[in-house]
Amino acid sequence: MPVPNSYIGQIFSQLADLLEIEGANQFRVRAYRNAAQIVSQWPRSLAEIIARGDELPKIAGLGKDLSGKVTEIATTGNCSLLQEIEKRIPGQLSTLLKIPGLGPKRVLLLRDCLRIENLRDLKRAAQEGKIRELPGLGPKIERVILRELRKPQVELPGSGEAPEKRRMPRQTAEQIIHPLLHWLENVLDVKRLIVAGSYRRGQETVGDLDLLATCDSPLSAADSIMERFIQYEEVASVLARGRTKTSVWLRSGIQVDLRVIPEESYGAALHYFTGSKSHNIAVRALGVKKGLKINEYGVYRGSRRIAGSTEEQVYRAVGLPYIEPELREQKGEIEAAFEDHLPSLVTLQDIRGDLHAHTLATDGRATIEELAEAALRKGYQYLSITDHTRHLTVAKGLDPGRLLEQIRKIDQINEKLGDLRVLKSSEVDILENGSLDLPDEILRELDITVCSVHYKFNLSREKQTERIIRAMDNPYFNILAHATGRLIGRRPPYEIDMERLMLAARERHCFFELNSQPDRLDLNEHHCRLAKELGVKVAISTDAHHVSELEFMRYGVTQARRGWLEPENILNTRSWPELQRLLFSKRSYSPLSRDHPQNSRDSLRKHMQSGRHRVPNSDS
DNA sequence: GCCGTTTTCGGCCCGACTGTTTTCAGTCG
Repeated sequence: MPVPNSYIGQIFSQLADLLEIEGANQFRVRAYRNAAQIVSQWPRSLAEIIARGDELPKIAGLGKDLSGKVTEIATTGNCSLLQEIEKRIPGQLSTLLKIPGLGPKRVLLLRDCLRIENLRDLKRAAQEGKIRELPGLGPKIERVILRELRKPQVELPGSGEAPEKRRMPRQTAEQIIHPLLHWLENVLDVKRLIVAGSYRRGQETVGDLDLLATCDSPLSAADSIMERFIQYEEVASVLARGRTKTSVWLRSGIQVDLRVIPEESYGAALHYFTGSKSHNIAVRALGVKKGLKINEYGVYRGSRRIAGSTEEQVYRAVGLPYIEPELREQKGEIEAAFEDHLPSLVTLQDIRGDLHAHTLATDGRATIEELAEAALRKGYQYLSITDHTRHLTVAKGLDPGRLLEQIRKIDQINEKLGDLRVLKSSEVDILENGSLDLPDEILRELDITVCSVHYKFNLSREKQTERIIRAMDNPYFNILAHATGRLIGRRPPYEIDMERLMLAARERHCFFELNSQPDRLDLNEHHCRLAKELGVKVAISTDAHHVSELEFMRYGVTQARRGWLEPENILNTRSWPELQRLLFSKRSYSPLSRDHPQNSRDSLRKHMQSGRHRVPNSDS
């Protein structure tokens, strides 16, 4: 089993922490931290590439030395540099960095003066009042340490593991942010109020919220908005209170930072507080090369401010076109901007229909008509009704007979609807042996199929991948739904070889779904980029179980944008005739298809007449 | 340790806030 990229990333992150504590060159530390992020998020398994004997791809940020360490970790599971450093300082020292207020200097001080090597030692020293006696530290930091160590996620047995910072789905964050924005609106002299940070970049989960307010210079409204902010009833504690920046902790467990900036600095501030940090560093470095200084107040040549009221101005100052927030992760967007190869990202307006929705017939809470009317109101051209199949008994999955009834009903609805076409479809279970949960005779009656894994998540990577590829061999398999099965924060993805699956899908004219449910967002952004690179088209679908969930499309579109996807890469940006042509390429590809002359069109009738199902009234 | 729109060495983003100080180091984003 090759080591996952995340494991290599963790070692780099650990190296960065320990080197920083040792007082190593800060740029060397940054290189390791940067590499940790790059490697963890790299869409393909680096260990597999090495195991195959292939060359590692050229990755910006991984030079000769770090590439060598990737190879070492991938082949041996260990890193000699880490072992060497751990002879000098204990590895667990890095866990102390997770305590707010403790950075490398103080951690080293704690070790040198009090022999503190882990969280347990730290707790004992704090309880005995020894921390406050150290130079530069005092009773306040001691209280913070004890408070943090009382939190269950920090106090870990053996104190060896880093605590996970809590992150929430965007939908949850929206429920927190909207009332807060409402509370802050209408403060006199506040011109604009906007959520920046990772939320604006469209990250799938939100760890903290960055609010930006502008007012006329010189910060006429700063005091009143800060005061209003800390009076918000959901504020549990005020972490920092300054003239231009205030941070609070909300009862919901999320940190919110509010920055107040002069209106003229809006663009520079929005750019700065949108991040990401590494993107900002790269943009500022470009500025430095041009003799410019870029901060949240503007772009400066010497002491003269030359730009900053819009983000476009900031980018123009360093010779770049505007870069969309979702791309600002320092993952090639600046290089693409230089080469004029930035993607024209898909937007909500590009979407022509939804290809995954459930009704009352199974586990949905809406009728076909209700969903269809809502889709029509959204201006869609088509909507797929994709109820579950019989294997998913907990969702009252449809057997062939009930599905045929639904097909007839959809035909009747389509006669009445006019501009919207309801597609006859199904979310077909992929069984353990890779077969589909409906006979081909039924599947061929559908306009489109969405196929998914709902059980046996714990198969080996090899078996799970084989299972899905076998399913794709079926001539009626169109879209692989929620490919990894993850539920954000609740269930990890099951093991699959995503690249192999995508290559198999391409060969078989199949597609991948980007499921827009806010706790799924499955594919993730890296999978989206991989799909684009491999030429596999993606359907952005809501998997709606209620009319209101058709609105989840926006989460899917945001995720797709983070994955650099353009309208061309998306299945449901196409009109129904265009989509039909793409689907037809699958059936005409397959030797088992009814569209091949040797396959009789009336085999459905034969199947139904075998006695297991009622025969439909007519060929639908 | 990385990298080249000053290219193989020399530079690498920038400011706010806190706590412990009495002018600033450390931390954070």
